[in-house]
Amino acid sequence: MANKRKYHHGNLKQALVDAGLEILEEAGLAGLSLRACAERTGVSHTAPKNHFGNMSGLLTAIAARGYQQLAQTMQKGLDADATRSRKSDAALQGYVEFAVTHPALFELMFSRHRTNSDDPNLLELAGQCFAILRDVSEGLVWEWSDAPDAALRAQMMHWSLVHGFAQLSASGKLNKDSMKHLGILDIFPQFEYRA
Amino acid sequence: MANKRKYHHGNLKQALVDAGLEILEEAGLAGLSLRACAERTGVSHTAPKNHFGNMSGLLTAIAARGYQQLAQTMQKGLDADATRSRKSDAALQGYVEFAVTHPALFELMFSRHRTNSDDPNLLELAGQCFAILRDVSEGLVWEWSDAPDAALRAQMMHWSLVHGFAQLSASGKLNKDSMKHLGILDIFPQFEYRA
DNA sequence: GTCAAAATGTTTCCACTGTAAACTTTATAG
DNA sequence: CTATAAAGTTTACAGTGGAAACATTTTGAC
Repeated sequence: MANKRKYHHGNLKQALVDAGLEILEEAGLAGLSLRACAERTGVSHTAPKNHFGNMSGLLTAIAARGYQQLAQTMQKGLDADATRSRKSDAALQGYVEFAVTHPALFELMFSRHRTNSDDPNLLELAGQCFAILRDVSEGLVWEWSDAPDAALRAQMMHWSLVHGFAQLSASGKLNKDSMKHLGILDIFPQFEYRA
Repeated sequence: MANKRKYHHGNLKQALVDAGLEILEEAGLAGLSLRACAERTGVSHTAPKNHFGNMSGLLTAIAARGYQQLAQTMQKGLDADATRSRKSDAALQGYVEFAVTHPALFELMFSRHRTNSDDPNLLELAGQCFAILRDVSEGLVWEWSDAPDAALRAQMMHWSLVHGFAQLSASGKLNKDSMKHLGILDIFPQFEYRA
């Protein structure tokens, strides 16, 4: 029902997102254009409008797939090393690894003006990523263990630290020599866990 | 020597950067174009080429001015509250405040592909910002006080945490309810200081 | 089955963008 | 005073996203 190859593509929507992800890897954000996605899919440059409305819609769908992949990267690490003493380590490493491996996609995902940042699907998938980080930081305490919102504070610190390290790494702002032997796990604070 | 207003502008280079900063505040990164900067400055759209070469050159100059302003914001807080017990607090607040107040400029500053990220002037001014963060974190210790690179680890954590919080705040990813009553100082870890 | 209607793609056109080339005007150095 | 460099303009061009009118296919109601 999908491979007639005549007039209708079959599942153009998914194919366009795939093309966008490929272009992002090959040419970065600068090379990602609506027309390039359409051409790579073998379709006219106005065809995407039927599925995504406009460029922002397409970029939003690409970013959403990015969050999907980010969640998978983190989850895969968690599954592969479920007995790790600090559960968060696998998720942290996955987060940073994703940012460094796919810098253009990572930038798009956290770019406010390019995407429809209130898109329900985007919010849902992004929420799943942050839920993973929230889960692995559950039970994390800090010196404000008895302060109100202690858990929320720990989660925000958790996320801010890993996201900052990931973005600085991906944008090349961190000293190369430092990067060589210091990773996120080397600077991540030794939280205490509740029993 | 600058206000003849005939053929030569006088100091077009600075005026174009000023225009770019204004557009960034009013219309965001999407509205920032070479032609818009030129028009606002009252000059033909190819005039910038003489001073910046191409679009990347102009964006690089704008980003550089952004780092200048970021350093000023942090330094101003430090000067205004020199007796603060934790020197770093003023710098941290300045960093986050800058990101939230100028989200478009902040995104441009940390965007790798838009600017000439190896421009000497850009590197110099960016370095001054990170030097401020490095200075206020001097003497910061952590539980790996006796580990090698202890100071470097503390600095990287310091910077990653504040940058992550700033970027997540600016890109609207942090829960609005959380933002209402929790700021960077609420989640910033209580480092110990050496005597 | 038939056929109107909706979905999906195409063609054509337009305004806008950055860049290059040739040209004009002003400032400056010798 | 004048050759030359610096600073701006005009013109042209390829690429971008979007709108409108059109063509083709699928689907749903009868």
